[in-house]
Amino acid sequence: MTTTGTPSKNPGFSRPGEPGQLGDSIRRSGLKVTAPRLAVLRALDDSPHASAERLFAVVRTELPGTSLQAVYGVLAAFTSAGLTRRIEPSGSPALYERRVGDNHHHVICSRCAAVQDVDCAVGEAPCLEPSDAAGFAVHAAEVTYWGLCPDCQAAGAEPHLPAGHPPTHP
Amino acid sequence: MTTTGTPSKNPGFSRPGEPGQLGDSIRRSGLKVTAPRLAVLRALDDSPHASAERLFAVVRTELPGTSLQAVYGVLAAFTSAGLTRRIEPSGSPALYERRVGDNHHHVICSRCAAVQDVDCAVGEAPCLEPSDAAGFAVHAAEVTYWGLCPDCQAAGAEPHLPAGHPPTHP
DNA sequence: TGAATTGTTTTGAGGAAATCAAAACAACTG
DNA sequence: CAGTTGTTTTGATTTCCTCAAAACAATTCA
Repeated sequence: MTTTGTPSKNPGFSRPGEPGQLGDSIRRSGLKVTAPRLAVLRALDDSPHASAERLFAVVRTELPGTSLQAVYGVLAAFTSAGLTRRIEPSGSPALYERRVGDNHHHVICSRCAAVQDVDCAVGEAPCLEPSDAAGFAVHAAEVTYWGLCPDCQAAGAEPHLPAGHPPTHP
Repeated sequence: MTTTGTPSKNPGFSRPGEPGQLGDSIRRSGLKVTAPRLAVLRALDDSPHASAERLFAVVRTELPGTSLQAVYGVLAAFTSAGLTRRIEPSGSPALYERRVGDNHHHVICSRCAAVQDVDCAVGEAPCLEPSDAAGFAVHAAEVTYWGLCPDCQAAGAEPHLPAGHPPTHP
């Protein structure tokens, strides 16, 4: 169960000489470059908001020896190194994304769970500055929009709020 | 341990004749009034943002026969009847609150996980109209502020962001 | 009131998501 | 190329939550 397959030139591997951009960004974060890490990062490019399980499914196709726990490990290392960001939408397993460093937000389809990035409408005081923070020293604001994605709208779907979700906005 | 207030009559029970306000609100939601439901509702008054586990701990002191699954059942019934709202902060089990019907938000202490309500700065585009919703038909916005509660500030604590949390705001 | 009906709670099992620990292993260092 | 450090595997475990069937209690109707 060594790095089987990978028929072409060295896809899952990295040498100091020929690292590739993915390998570079891993190295820059102070982490060692390994095949599972490269595979996870590559999978995240295809699925920019993916769960560990989903990434595992992708990774195992090109790196069959990889375990789910390895993917969890990779993601934990990435996330604490600032290479990925983790979001935990209600009713969903945690999702990981490569877009970090800017505080953007997310729209999630309440029917099919599709996720899209939403730029933070910063400038005024949109997502930050609660009206009254009850004495809290706020340092971050996390906004999740719930709605119907274009596809589900086209399918004539009802919002289908999970129970207990925030009420429709006035 | 027991409900300090309301020391008087008929603590865990309700009769059609003398229901009490809690019983009324349950009935108004189309649910039957039972002792576990009253106990959960009462516990929620003391702990306005509590997990099922925590509510179970409170409830069992006054109603020892109650099971954890019963509490889950009660909360599910409440939530789908609109009597409680369920929130799922990152890194925490689901919390339940009685304040429903208005779209308010929450500040959560990133150190001790204390939760406070934050009024929605509604009026205009409050928690707002995402700048670009990518074609989604948005019907709800959920905002979570992360910060240090007054107590943890006083203790001179560092924010201690869970890994992968949204970055500090510009 | 008392039996029927409906809904709720208990009991027990089970599953998804994630975490932990130790041993096997691979990547960078000199 | 051997040593050191860090990563991955393997396997078990935890947490949070859900499901199903039987026991049970609250309202309804005779």
